[in-house]
Amino acid sequence: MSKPRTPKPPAPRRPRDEVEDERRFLARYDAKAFDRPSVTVDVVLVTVKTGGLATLLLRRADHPFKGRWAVPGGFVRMAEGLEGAAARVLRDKCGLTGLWLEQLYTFGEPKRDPRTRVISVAYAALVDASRLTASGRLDALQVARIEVPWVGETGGPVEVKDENGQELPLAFDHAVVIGMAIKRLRGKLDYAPIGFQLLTEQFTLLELQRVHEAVLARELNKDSFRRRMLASGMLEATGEQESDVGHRPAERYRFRNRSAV
Amino acid sequence: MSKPRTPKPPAPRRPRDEVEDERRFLARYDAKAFDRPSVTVDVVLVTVKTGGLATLLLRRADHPFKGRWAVPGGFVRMAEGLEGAAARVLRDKCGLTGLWLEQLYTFGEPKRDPRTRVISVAYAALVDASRLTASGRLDALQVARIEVPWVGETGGPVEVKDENGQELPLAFDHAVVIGMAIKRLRGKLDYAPIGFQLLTEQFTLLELQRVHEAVLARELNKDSFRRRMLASGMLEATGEQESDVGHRPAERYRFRNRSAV
DNA sequence: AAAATAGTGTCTATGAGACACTATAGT
DNA sequence: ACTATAGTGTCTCATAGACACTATTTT
Repeated sequence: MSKPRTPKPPAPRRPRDEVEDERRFLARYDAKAFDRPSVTVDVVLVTVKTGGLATLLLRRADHPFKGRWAVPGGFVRMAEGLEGAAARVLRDKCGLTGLWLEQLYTFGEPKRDPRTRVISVAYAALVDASRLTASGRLDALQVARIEVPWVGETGGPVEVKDENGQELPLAFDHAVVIGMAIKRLRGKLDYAPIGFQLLTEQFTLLELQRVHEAVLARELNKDSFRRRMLASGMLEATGEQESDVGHRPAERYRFRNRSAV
Repeated sequence: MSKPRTPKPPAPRRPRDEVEDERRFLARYDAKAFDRPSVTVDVVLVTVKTGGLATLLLRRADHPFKGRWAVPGGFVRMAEGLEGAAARVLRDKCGLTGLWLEQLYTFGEPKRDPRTRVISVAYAALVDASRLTASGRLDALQVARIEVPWVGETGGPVEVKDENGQELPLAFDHAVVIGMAIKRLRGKLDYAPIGFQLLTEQFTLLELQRVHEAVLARELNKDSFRRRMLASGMLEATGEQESDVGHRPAERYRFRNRSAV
């Protein structure tokens, strides 16, 4: 998907003088001739925390929006791809690698950044909560609870709150960016194997259901969820069971085909 | 969706000296300090032509990819939004206004344009064939038939052919860009009212079905399609009928709520 | 009358939700 | 024994596809 395949032109369509002509053109091309916007990537890192959705925020140390909270992001370097830039941001700012990344949307209103024209390509990433709580620098990092004021896939800005229920002021248009991540997540959940990204390798069906419920913000039918998941063929029983649970232990499952994501 | 709403910070969070501090910072900010990529918009204009999908292409008059076919596009200007840039491209290069536009995906591989780093935000637009055939400059414009070598929503590059079945060589990664448009179109067709965009204001149910079949590249069940469309509440009977059709004339319908798109 | 599509009614297969029931751990 | 959840079986309801049939226009 992120590897554009430009088909080689058939030989009669690209005679040698045409290629040479293009080479000369490119040698004269002045890349600085026009004003151009800055391009950033922003990564909405979503996790499930105490039954609800949460996202990783950084407190901005610098202007603009100094002191407000922002999704991790950074400028796209000239030699890296967009998804590569998103992966770098995730690695450098959050210490996370190997996460599933999906491009969400590109935000480019002229005034969304007061410095200059900034166009931001937003990505969503999913991670299970256990990998997230381990990271340090907790003063400037915050795993904030997401409150979604709309139902289904309506879309729109969301609010984020800290563990005390205090609303965190967001920088830029990040309330909309995070909202877009939620909308897309809800839309893909039914037909794409993404719930697993929010859990550790092994999980019970009820844990998976709770994750789906957290994403969709509504209760699901147990029987139907069970049947759908097992019938999908994406799950594989491990033979292991829960223990110390105070009731009949559930079997643990794993996702059959992580490569097919 | 394209209007990021940055919530106003509560008063105690933005004291006057902080605002003043930020003002001074912005005054010193040098927007030229870093190398930055160029940003373009590309618009995949899709229509239905003789039972299949087609898209508007321009023959490139200049390098790079001189002589090859490209989707209409252009550089994003500093003061315009992304969707605004796409609408401008559509107006200036194709003479079309008021079309439904949806952001598709942003392509940003470092080498996709040989001139310099170009990041391209791709949009899809839909138009009924009657509005498209009217435009002039037919030597450099081509409404090319799209051939989709994959089924369903697999995704991937497509091929485009002229009316003689001759393959048209595409510039840049536009085979992938057009493929992305088809994939999204197929995905949205079931639950979004987009089939109407490809038809004139009034249409029969069979015409609408043929459009859906062209997009999905598979036959649909007549009875089921009828029921679904009428039950959706999106259609409104006009009371008018076809004429000169050699069989029982069908009632014409119109889309009830164009504003809700 | 023939041809061709419009439009309606009904049967069936499928999948989700609802519900009842049994199973099995910890306390 | 009690509690809580795991897991199974069955019924119902909604929807899509299949099919049969009638309706209405032009040729």
